[in-house]
Amino acid sequence: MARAGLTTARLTRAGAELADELGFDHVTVTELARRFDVKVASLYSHLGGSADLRTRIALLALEELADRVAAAVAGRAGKDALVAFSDAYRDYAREHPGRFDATQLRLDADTARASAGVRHAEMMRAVLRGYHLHGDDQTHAVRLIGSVVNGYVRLEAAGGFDHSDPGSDASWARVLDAVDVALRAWPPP
Amino acid sequence: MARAGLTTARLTRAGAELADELGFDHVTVTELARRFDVKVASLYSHLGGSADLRTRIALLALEELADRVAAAVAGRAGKDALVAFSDAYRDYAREHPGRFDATQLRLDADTARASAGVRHAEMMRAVLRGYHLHGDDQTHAVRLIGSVVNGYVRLEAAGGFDHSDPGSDASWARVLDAVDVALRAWPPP
DNA sequence: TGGCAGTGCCTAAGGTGCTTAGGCAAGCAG
DNA sequence: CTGCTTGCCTAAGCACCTTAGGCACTGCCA
Repeated sequence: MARAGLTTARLTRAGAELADELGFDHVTVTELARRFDVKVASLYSHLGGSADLRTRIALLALEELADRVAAAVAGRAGKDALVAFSDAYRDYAREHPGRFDATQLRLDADTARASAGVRHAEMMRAVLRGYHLHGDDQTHAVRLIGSVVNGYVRLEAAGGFDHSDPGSDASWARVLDAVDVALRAWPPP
Repeated sequence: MARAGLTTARLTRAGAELADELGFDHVTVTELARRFDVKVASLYSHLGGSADLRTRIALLALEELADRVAAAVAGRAGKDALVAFSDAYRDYAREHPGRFDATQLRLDADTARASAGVRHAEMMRAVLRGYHLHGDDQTHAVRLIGSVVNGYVRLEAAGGFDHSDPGSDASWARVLDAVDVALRAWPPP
């Protein structure tokens, strides 16, 4: 029987596509095997199993997202950088809902440390350079931005802003305006 | 054989406890049946199945959370109300991680409309009374608060702020300070 | 170019969980 | 006390996950 040419990388990429099509929690080794027209057990030479597949998809998505964000914030500062950063996030989530969902997968400490999550944190700090926040304040601000962007994008993806006026695009712009104000007028303790 | 006294309400409550103990996505009708020392099929007279159980837990959690938030914001205004509202959210999430996770379950439109989610939205608008925001601005602000609170609480629950200084409590206070600033200095379009 | 080693994919089998159909008996109503 | 409702059961079938062990294709070396 002809070999299907399975590799860990190809399976991971196909898994990511599956996630975008069906939703991250409908990604299953069974469905993946179907796509490659191969028996399920065959995947186990390339993947550690279902959980392994999911974390590989998560790591892939984190890389992709970090690349996009890096490209977006390059050469920008201040509010310009904040908006570019946030838009990159939101756009990725809308283009790749399954992959974005994957980025929220809880990774164990070691895996997280070796992941592109680290780059995400660095880039957020880079965005804050234009706001002249330092020390603990910078960390607090990083957490604010992370919360707003993740929170907004998730609520939007969950359909929370559908069917109500004004549209989500308008709110997104105004929310980022508000965050910009908060960062510029960062309150003392 | 003695009857076990199953009811939809008891099963839902037990399911919520299961969620807090094992995590919302480890809630299974099989485990629930074990807890009641009953065969799985017996649950099907009281529950529509696994998905039904989950949405019942979600609805229960939304109610509980709305009750708490209502009690917290009663008689408060302005930043005081903002902090009380947000703390109620965060405290609930920390006491009942599984239930909180359940509140993020995507409900279909009809179910959502009949759920306590509606009360949540009303209370958020009530909090904003002290900030004198109206019309679209109020909606934008509701979305900002929703994003920050949900986002922060989720990231915290996912362990995102563990093992790094300063501690999460400090950031939480400063993030709410920043939101307060943004709401008071709400930027014009 | 032929043989052989390694490896790629397979069959087989066992586990958990979800769901439906149909049966028996416990406990209440007349 | 009889009969009926209904609460829980057995049985059976489906989907997915995982491990163990086997056959044959591919590519390397003689």
